[in-house]
Amino acid sequence: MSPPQNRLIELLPLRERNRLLALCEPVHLSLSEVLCEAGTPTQHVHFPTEAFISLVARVDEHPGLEVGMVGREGLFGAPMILGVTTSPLRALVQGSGASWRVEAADFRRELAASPLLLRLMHRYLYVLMAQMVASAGCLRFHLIGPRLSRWLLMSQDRAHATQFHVTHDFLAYMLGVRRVGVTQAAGDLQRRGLITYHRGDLTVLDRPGLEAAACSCYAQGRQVYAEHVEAAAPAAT
Amino acid sequence: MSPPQNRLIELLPLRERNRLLALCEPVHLSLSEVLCEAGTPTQHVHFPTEAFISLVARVDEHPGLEVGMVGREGLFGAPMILGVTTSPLRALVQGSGASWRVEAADFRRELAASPLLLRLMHRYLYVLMAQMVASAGCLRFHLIGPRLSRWLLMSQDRAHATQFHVTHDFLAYMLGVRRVGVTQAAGDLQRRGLITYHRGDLTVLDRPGLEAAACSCYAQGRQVYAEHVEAAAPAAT
DNA sequence: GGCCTTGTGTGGCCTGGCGTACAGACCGCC
DNA sequence: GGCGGTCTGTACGCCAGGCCACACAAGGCC
Repeated sequence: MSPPQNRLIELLPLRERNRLLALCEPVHLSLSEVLCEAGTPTQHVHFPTEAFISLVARVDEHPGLEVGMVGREGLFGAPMILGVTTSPLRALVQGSGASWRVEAADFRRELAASPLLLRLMHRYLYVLMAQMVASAGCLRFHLIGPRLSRWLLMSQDRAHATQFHVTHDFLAYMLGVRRVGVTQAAGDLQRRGLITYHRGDLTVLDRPGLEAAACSCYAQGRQVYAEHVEAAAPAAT
Repeated sequence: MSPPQNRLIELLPLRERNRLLALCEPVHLSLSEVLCEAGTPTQHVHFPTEAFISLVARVDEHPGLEVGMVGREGLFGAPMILGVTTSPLRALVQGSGASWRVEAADFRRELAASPLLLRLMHRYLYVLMAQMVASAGCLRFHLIGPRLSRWLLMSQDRAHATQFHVTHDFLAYMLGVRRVGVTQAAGDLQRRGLITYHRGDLTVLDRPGLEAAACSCYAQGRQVYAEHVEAAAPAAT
């Protein structure tokens, strides 16, 4: 049996996939590792298989604000697709685990050589842009509760587990709100029996319930991915 | 003397530029024209020369929220670069004037044939992504006043005039706030002698003052463009 | 001239979220 | 077993911006 895979890689036809995998190096990403600081160049692209990564924007002196999340459904280092080595975002490992890592130069070469890879990357980039746009709207119009629910669902999708480690403090950082606001919203979700948590260990109890509590952005995000990456993939194996 | 040009086209080397211009058709975009409704396919890419266009996200039942602006420094139809004909955004002509229009199929063909064009488009896409990310943060953390100032500056840059037509209602739509909020913020700017307006005709009186009143996102946006498009251009004529 | 539409200015009330501060609860470690 | 750090709950006042609703002025049109 093969190891857990990255969805984008799986979607490549066998030939391209093997060529790409030949460039990949397996690495382990650990919790809280910073893959990239905003504005500084990155040397690698990552195709997470177990790990997942938060993309965090920094504004003025504010601590942070998550605008995107990358797990085994995507890749980290989207600007590299566009030939840019720096990123305006901070990348923070939010779920530890395995990931494929590719050297920037190798990736760029392969991208130039394989139209199918470029096409897939373009598709994914579109999805990522849509995700960022959605984040902007979500930030502006949605309350903390629904936003928190959405975040938990997105994390759970990428963590492949009903339980993961996050403190209210960390959630506040991700959502760009006060810790107190998170405590209130999370307390509410807990009282409603949707989740339970204890000193940083959070467990999703009722996924459908959480989906109902989340804002529309969650479902929309999934749909965009399904439509533009899964459905439009260049016919996998 | 040549007609007003689009900056991206100008940045192409002569050979590629002429090939692209051969595909272009001059059109006039008029105020309030909707080039693209969110979710519906688009048949054209635009390189505005005088016109400029707002990219507006729609969230649930909320009227709208601008996440990007395209004038002669850019192109409308970014998803097309990624091979996607639909866009999650609504595109609204916010300043009327001339624009080059290219058929989607022609554009895609040219993109495949010209690595330099692709490279430039990639650069611009990066800038657009950065702009959207910045918008998200701006939305979250900045007050109406600075955001309004930023918007006016961005519009002025693209309108190439100190005067343009916008009502408070329209501004409220763009910024995703109430009309009343705009009236207050605009009244404040007027009292400070930075702008003046009357029944939809708004004039910028003191640009440096307005720049000082705007949030950091404005300067940052310009810098990202200069750094990643202007500076990195594949050597123009 | 009088009408109606459109754009601006003001008022009052409400609430979500912010800043801050503090207290309890739990865990690990010495 | 006690101490200190970490995580969570709760409470205070405050304010920007949300919801109205209304008043008024300036044009366009008949």
